[in-house]
Parts: sequence; structure tokens; C-alpha cells
Amino acid sequence: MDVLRKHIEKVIVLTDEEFSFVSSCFTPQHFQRKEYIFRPQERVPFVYFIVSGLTMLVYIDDDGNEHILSFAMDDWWETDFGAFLHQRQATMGLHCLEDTVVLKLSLDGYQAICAHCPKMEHFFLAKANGGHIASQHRILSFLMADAKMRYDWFLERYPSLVQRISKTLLASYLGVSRETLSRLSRQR
Amino acid sequence: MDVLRKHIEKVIVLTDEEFSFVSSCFTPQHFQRKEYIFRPQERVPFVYFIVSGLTMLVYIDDDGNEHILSFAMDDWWETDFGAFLHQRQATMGLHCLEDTVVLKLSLDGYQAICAHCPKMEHFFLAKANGGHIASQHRILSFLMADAKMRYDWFLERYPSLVQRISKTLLASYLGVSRETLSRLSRQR
DNA sequence: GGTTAATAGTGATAAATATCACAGTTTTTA
DNA sequence: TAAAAACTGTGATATTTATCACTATTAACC
Repeated sequence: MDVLRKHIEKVIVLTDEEFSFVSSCFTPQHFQRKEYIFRPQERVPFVYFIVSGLTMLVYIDDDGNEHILSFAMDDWWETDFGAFLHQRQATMGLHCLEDTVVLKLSLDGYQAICAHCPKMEHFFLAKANGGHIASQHRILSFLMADAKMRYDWFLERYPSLVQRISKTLLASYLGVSRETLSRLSRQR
Repeated sequence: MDVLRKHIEKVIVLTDEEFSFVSSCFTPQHFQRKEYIFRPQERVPFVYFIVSGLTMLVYIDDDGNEHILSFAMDDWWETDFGAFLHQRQATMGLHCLEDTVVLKLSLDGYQAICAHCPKMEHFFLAKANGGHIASQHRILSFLMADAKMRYDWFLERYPSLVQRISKTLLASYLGVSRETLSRLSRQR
């Protein structure tokens, strides 16, 4: 819970009482490597604050191929936001790449927090905007750069992540075939 | 202003007083076709609610090539969110493709609205999440589909927009060369 | 500890897409 | 309304990337 408070207080300041209420809405949970936090078609009752570990948000297409929307690690919020906010079936799955500890928050808890402590709505808004901005950067990378540049940018931006994921997964994230990525990483 | 109220009330309900305060924070402005609402490197003091017309959010790379992050028309909110929220220089430009009427809202106005009427923070959060979800769809389109499929999806999803933009711009939005798009649109 | 599964590299080839060059058309603007 | 600019289509060719096939290596699991 300490991690959560530090995380929130990068954006807004909370009194002890406020944080005590906020934290009472979260439930910790542990997942193992290779477990799914949720799968496509399932309900998504929670948004997850990732305390430790590593997950990926994946979309599975009609041919069964996995496409990686994002990796999420320490200090990130993740869920299928469309499904969570509208209480619908997931279109994506959230898959653990390492043993992962999360703090989960239900939609009711989320609304209780916003009602009880309006500052938190500001915090969530800041996070949502951050997510939007990050997505725009990724879109730009597809518009501007070829596979090699996208790979180089990823190395620059997430040097620590590169150590923790396979080339196969990185290729999928970057939108190139495994083989092409292998050839790119050689020529440097 | 009527348009704005209808737009907001798709998400939350406002009393007359509340809406009167909200609308007092907005200023209408008219732009002509080909004008820039803001350019890269400029300050971005406002977020823009587009009442009518058509704009595109563009990033200009080191070689001077324009890349289109999004088209925005009636009922959309647009700005360089990173620059607006942190009051920094724009990394993108907002360019009018048609004569465009906007309602602009400053960061102060935005914060006044949130302070005076907390429900509105919920509204803005819903919009931010909507933007995030839309971006994720676009990312998926790059991961899953080739140029032809992205083109077909665009036709399906935005049939009315297709009539209003040149193929050159559409190609740029889809991340393919003008020539390739021309050949794709022939083979169908 | 031995078997199975996942990961990684690489050659050969096919497919998708970009680039260059040019011509015809439409739209803008002075 | 004439000239300039922007848009569009298309051929020829080069480049990028995917796919298939195979091998080697490493990690996971009973």
C-alpha cells in the first residue's frame, strides 16, 4: 500500500484519512507467471495497479495470433478500459510474464473513491491522459519509422524491459515478424 | 453552446446553473480552411471542442514530413494534450481542413469547471478514456492489418469522412504511400 | 536428468510496399 | 480567367518485410 501512496502523491497530496479510505477500496492479489489476470470474453471487474512483476495486454485475432498492446510493470495501471468502464466482456487478455502482485480496484470502489475524494478524480484523469499520450507516441512510431527505427527507439526508451522479455514478444509488440527482428538486432 | 450542452449530457446531467457556469468558461472562435489553430513549438493555452468543420492533428518530423495523428470533426475534443496539460510547447500542430468553429477552454477554465462542478471531472475522464481506447484500436490496426485492411476498416468506420479528405491525406493517416493507396482503392 | 517446449538464428524465396518518374485532372488563387 | 498548385493514377524498379524450412540452443517440467 505504501507504493500506492507514493505513486498517487506524485500527482496529488492526500491526508492520512483520505489515503486510508482510498486504500481500503483496493485488494491485493498475487498471480503467477503465465497466469491470465483476465482473458478475452471474460468480465473485467477491476482495474489493476501493478506493484511488482510484469504483464502484457494482448488482443487475440480470429486466427489465434496474439498482438501485444502494451507491457505493464511496476507503477502502471492496466485493464481493458473499455470493458471495465462499461462492464462488458473483455476484448483483450491480461497475461503475466512474471509473478505479479497487483492492487485491484472495482468499479464500485473506483466510484466510491471519486465521490469521497474528488481530488482522486483528478489523479485518474491525469493517468488516463498519460495513457492517451503514450498511445499517440506509439501510433507515431508506426507512421514515421520502419521496423529498425521502432526497435532502436524501444531499446532507448525501455532499456530495462528489453532484458525481461523474449525477442519473440518484442517482435510482436513492434509489429514485425520474429525473423525480421532477429536480422535487425544483428545489423548493429 | 447548445451543441456543447447536448454533447455533455450524453454522459452526465447538468442543471441550468451548472451549465451556465460551464459554458461561461468557453470562448467561441472561427478558423478558416488552411489556418493553423496552433503550430508545433507554440504554446497551447486551450483545449478545443469542435462545433463544426474538420481539423487534423499533425506531427512534423525532422525531414518536414507531416504525419496525421487524428482527424477531428463535430463533437470531438482536440488539442496537444501533453502540451496543454503541462503548459509546454506543442509537439504537434492543429490544422484546419475546412472552415472550423470551435469552443476553446483554457487550463484555468478547465480547472475552474472541475472545482465548481465535480461531475464535469467525470465527464472529462470519460472523454480521456474514450481517446485512449480509440488510440488502442489504431495501434491494433497497425499490428494486425496490412494497408488494404486498414483502408477497408477506415471506409467502414468513417464513411462520411472519406468524402471530405483527399487520398493523399488518407494515405498519410493510414501510414502508406499515396501511390500504394491509389492502387489499393482500385482493386475493389 | 532426460524429455518436451519455447526461443533464437539464418538461408531462400515470395509478397507487400516505397520510391521515382511522368502525365492528366481538378482546385486554388492571384 | 489564366497560371500555379495540389491531387490522382500508373508504370518500372528497388527496398523492406513476411513466410517457410531447418537447425541449434536454452529453459521448463515431470
